[in-house]
This record gives sequence, C-alpha cells and structure tokens, in this order.
Amino acid sequence: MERIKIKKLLSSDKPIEQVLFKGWVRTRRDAKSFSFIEVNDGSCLKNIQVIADETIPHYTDIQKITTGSAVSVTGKLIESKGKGQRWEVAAENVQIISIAPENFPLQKKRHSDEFLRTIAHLRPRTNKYGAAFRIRSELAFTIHKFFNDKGFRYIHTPIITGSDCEGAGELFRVTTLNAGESDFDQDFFGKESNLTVSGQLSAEMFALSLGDVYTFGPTFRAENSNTSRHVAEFWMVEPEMSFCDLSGNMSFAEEMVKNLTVGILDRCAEDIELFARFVDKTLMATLENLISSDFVQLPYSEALKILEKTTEKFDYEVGFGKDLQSEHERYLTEKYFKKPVIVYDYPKQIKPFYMRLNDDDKTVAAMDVLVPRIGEIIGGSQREERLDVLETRMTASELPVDQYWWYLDSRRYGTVPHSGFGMGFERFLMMLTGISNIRDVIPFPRTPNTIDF
RNA sequence: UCCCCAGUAGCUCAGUCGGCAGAGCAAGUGGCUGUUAACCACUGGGUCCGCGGUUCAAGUCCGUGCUGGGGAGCCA
Repeated sequence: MERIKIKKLLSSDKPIEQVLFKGWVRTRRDAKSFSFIEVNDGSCLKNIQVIADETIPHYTDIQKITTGSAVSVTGKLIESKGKGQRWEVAAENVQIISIAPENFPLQKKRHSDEFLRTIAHLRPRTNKYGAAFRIRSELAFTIHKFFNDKGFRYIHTPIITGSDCEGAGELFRVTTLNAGESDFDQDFFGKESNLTVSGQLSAEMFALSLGDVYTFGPTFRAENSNTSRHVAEFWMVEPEMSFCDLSGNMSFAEEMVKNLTVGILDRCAEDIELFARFVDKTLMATLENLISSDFVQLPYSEALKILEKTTEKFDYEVGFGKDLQSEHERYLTEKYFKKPVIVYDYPKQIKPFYMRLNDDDKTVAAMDVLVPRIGEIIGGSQREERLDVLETRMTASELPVDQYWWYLDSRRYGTVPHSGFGMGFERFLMMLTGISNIRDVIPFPRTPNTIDF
C-alpha cells in the first residue's frame, strides 16, 4: 500500500477503506479500551487523530508511545465520532518506527521562542515553526512563479566574489591560506576573495543582455549587528530591469509585494491563520491593508518636511544629508500614512556610487520601501548608466576603478537606463507571519557568536 | 559596538525586608474518561548562570564575566 500524506487524508471528501500514513506523535491520550494518538507528518498544520483499540496487535506497546515518537499506521479513514475533527483513522495496525525517550525536549505545551532557538534542529516539529517553514518554502516558489510569469530570467550570480565591489558593509573572507598567512598571491584565487554581499553588479550585466532578470540566493554580511532584523547569512531577491526608470522600479516593487502577499494568503491560508490567531492579532488587517492600498511615493525632501512638522519626539534630528533613522521610517509608515511608503530621491552622499545622479546634482534615484513594523523591506535604485558620471562618482567614493573594468564596460557598450532593487526574503517572511525576530524565520540562523547547528 | 532588562526543577515562572527552595505543566505510578494543551491522586526531580566579595546568614546586596532578550547603529 502506498503512503498517503496527512494533508490529503484530512481533505478527503469520503471515507477510505484502507490507508497507510506515517508521522510523528504529537500527543497520546488513553481511554478505557483504546488510545487516541495524534499524528503529524509535516504536510500540514493539523494532526490526524488515530483510534487505537485494545484489540489491535501490540496494544501494550502502543500505550508506551510518547510524544515525538515515529509511527506507521494502517486503518480506515472514518468520520469522527467525537467533536473537534471531521476525520479520524480507526487503526488496524500501529507500527512503532522509533520511540522518543522521556527527555524529548518538545512538550505538549507552549514553549518560548528563545528556548526553541536553542533546539533549532527540533523546532520545525512544532506547530508554529512547521507553519513558518512551510510558508517560507511556498514564498520561495511564489517568487519564482511571479518572475517567471513576468518573463524574467533567473540568474545564478556568484557566491564568492573577487573584490569589495558592492561596498555594502563588512565582508566574510574566503581563503585557503592558514592562519597567519596573508599573501593573497598564494591564495586559492590568487587574490583576495569574499562571500557576496549582493548579486546586483552581476545581475546588471545580465539585465543588459537578457532584459529582465532576477537573482534569489544567499547573501552574507559580517556586520556585528545584534538586532531582531539582522542575520549574517540571509536570502535576498534582486530583480534588475533594462529600459526601466525609478518610477517603473517603484511600481514594480509595489506590484511584487502585493502579488507575493496575495499568493501566500491563497496558498498558505491555514498556516497564516495560526499566526493571525496566536502571534499577531492584527496580522490579517495589516496584510489586507497592504494588498488594497496604493503605496505612498514620497520624495525624501517631502519626508523631511513631514518629520520636521510633526509634534512626535525623535531621538535623532532630521535634516538634508542625514539618513532617515528607524524611528523616522516607522513614524512615516506606521503613524503618518499607516500603509507602505516608498521614499525616493535620497541625498547622494548617503547612497552608493551606482545609483543614478539626478539633475539637481544633489540627489540620486534611490528608493526604499518601508512597511509597518518591519521598516525597510526593499532598497533599490535606478542605476547610473552614464559612463562619465559613474566614473566620477566611483572616484569620489575612493573605489579602485580599475577593478570595475567589466562593470564599466557595460556603460561603454550599448548602455541603457536600468533599475533594480533588493528585497530581504526573511524580512518579507516576518511581514507575512508577524514573527518579530528574524532568527525565527530562517532554519538555522547565523548571528555574531552563534553558528550552532 | 552602545544603552536597558533578565538568568531559580525538563519547560513556563513565583520567591516579600537578607533567615528551611516553591507552583503549574512535563516525567513516573495508580485511577477515571470518545478524549482532544484531557482530567483526579500520589511520587521523584535543584551547581538558584560562573567567579569573587559584604554578612552570623546571600536565590535575594555589591563587583566581574558569560549567556539570552529588547532598543540603537549598520542594512535587506
């Protein structure tokens, strides 16, 4: 007999004479002449209830089954005689695959996220984390589907890079040298190399050949960040589009955020419901608001005016040339507009060299998408396509221009306006689930001083 | 890296003014029951985060280190 997933069993529209399924026991309760066993196989949030009557083989062994044990069950799928579930399985045979001893850490009660983080290898067996990682998987699929439907090509940009290209923070060194050796000529690549902080520069080359492209892969930052929104290894989605200006970039970001949210609400309704009930009571209202409202498009200079006018007290003052602080961003998106806000045209001195210089010579065509509770979820820009302007800005930023010869080539040969952005995959998951710590939406989080599992 | 808070049973937490180490859940035993975070009774379970100090006496006060959390910066 073929094994059936519990998700399929529970969605059956009629009884089934013979079924076989396997999974892990969440709880067992003894009645007078039989035992209730709840089994979960990870295919969905819900467990299936098994009725193991005392007349079935090995009943005394079945009574020793503990939470966490693995079982294989055959029997009949019947309508439940009890309340609380439509279907249950009248077992004909319950085979114990393995018994979890009494020190199994997950108990039939609520555990704290902090505790579960210390057993990250077991936490996907809980309702909440099982749901979170099913949603994570579905979101990845939905992203690929969205881009594929839009005619974008998926580009695998390098994980190991040869220079401090992106200039976005501290890098993780990649080397085969031994400790104490620092002669990069003798290193594996013959020069200094690091883990990537962004696939953007590579993606630009492919946007300028395949048209619309995206990358979706791991990204590494060696920043000593200790917050609920930062990890050293995370995943980023980076679309890059030729013949697209900042306005098109912003519209596209909004369309993508909405499309992915709608997709997950549709594909993961049951799992999202868990978060709406137990993690964030305002989740559904927040997501409905996100889908139905037009995102605000707000020039940086206008954002400053709003922040200067308000009576809200801030720890940091605002002013042209100063980047918006978290408190400013949160005020704009959570209190002032109460919906997602795209701030654009930032002062050039606080943004990287590759962002296109505006005609005012003071701002660049940058844009950040801010959402309530999370803050910045997307950062992007129209790219500087003019060779002379780009070189000037690189020199001003004291970058080793010669190392970027290949990047500059794209501006020498058939350069065109193009735009793109990076979206934090984990931050998007936080927004979708209401989970407040980024360490809880990635299977095995990497943070300063922590590389367990 | 900076600021703030916390660390007590397997888990969640209480512990008053410095004076015998506690509860619920979990585990074990027994009972009851179409139960559903089942229920009832009993039993076992402690390096009070580590180190140092003050004191007749420290879970409690002081110093220090470690770990975790919240906030900030950096950013996605």
